[in-house]
Amino acid sequence: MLVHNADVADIFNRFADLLEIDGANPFRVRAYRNAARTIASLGQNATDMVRKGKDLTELPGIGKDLAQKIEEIVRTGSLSQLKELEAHIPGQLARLMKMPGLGPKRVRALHERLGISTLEELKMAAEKGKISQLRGFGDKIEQMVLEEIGQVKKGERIKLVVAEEIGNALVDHLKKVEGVKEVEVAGSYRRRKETVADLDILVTCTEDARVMDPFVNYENVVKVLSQGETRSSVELRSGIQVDLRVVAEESYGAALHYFTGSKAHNIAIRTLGVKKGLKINEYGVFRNKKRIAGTREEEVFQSVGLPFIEPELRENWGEIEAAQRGQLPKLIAMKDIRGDFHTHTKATDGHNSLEEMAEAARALGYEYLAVTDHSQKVTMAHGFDARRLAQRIKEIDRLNAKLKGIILLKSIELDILKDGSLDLPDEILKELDLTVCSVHYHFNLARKDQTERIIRAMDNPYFSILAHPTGRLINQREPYDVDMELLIDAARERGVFLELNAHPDRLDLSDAHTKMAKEKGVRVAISTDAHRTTDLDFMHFGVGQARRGWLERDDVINTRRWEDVKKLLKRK
DNA sequence: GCCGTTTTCGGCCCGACTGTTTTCAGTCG
Repeated sequence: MLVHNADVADIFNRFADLLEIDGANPFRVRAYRNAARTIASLGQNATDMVRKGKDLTELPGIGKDLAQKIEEIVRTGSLSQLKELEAHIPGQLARLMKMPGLGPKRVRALHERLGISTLEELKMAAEKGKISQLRGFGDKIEQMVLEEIGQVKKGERIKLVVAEEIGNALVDHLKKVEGVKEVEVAGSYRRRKETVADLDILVTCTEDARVMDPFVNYENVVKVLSQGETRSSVELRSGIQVDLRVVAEESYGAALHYFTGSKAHNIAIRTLGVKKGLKINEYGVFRNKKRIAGTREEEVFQSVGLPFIEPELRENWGEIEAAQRGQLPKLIAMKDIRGDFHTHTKATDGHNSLEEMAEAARALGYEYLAVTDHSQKVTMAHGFDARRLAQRIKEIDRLNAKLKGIILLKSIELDILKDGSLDLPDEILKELDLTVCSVHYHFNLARKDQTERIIRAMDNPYFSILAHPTGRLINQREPYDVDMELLIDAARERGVFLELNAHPDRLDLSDAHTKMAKEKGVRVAISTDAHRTTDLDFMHFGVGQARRGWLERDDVINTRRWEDVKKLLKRK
């Protein structure tokens, strides 16, 4: 049985929910939630780690007890203690906590005093007006239950590209408000997480500025969830929640740090503060009620003896320890990018010509562009056979003679067939500058077969870059089952590269796998998979993801001049 | 349940807003 990390995390979260309703020590509850987050964002499969005999207690927040529980879940697919707990607390109660306004205490009261354990029973009680009778409840909560019961939020996170569009429009709106100075979207958006749950916007303004009214009256607001002097929350038409915080200018840095998160990072920083006798909150850094810092974000880090930590690193994944050792990575930036290795034209499923793509790349300041139209296996996209590829090579030669300031590279996106062979013969591949190779069919092979298939493809001497290594589409298609650790090892042994696909629907490698590739010494190509000229702008999403994976300029091959990339592409 | 240069017990981040209250608990981020 293969237990996925998401399953382990789910069991821990359910256990934490029920413990909370049971009134357990809140820190114990937190330990389970922390563990769930750690496991969910792990680069490797927990099942594999157990099988390979790795010490799980080395993971942050995992001690002896939780390590044993993970092993039990991996072995049996379930957790006996969860079943025991469910014997006296109905598991369905956890779902009630998804209702706004209902937390563990109120859910417990509903269960103990009205015998409610399901959403259906909750609905019936609300309809009969029983809920508002309970001490600690009232009409508002009963009303909210009736309104929300049909639509318990799915809680789907939105893609970064959508958040960017919504956030930019809202920032423009707020910047027009009189007296407003700084407006910044913080939260997981600023950390460039691949999806975000909500938007956190931070504003500084003059004392007499009225920001909350224009915010809650923004044209796309469908619901005001709360409104106060310094904080308000709204829901937009798109379903996303936006929180606005207004802070004084002197608190801007502390607030920016606080609202950028992650929560785990903030807790770790504040704990460091406590050890130094400091209190850190969104208003500043305090020693004995005296405010000693907080105007700039750097000051927060300084106060606990650390250098500035880039937002993308703030996940408590080791960045604080790295900062303490003076070993923070110098993260790659957009300006380091010199080209794009994965793009398409209208010759297959793209929308622009070769020349238009080249011009667009040059306009971005790139030095080279690899146009990688599909190969014959992908019939849907009119993939190239050897004859058309030979024509394409000549066409590129002609264009390169004409083009100035940009080099078009001869390339193709090859299909990795079920048996691990590539779908065009070596005789034509040897004429190319590089290849990107990808899986488009047979997504549901067994883990071992999928892994071996891809490694076999890497054995081909003309294999250069493994494109979108897991095939996942965010919120749409799960990754195919593959042992990424083995793939990364295989890539290093063969001197090939992994793509970090920058398309915002893919962002494949994940942040954790990107970090793993770096730790194992495998270099990455950040590529957009552009199907039209404007898609070349996706590069910044890829760079964001690369930064989350701790990549520096030298870890990324398309930060190099083409002459230097060529040397790297030579197989060992 | 985790964790450790105030260590193996006793801590564990911090504040805003809401609803239900007469001073605060619960929820949320």
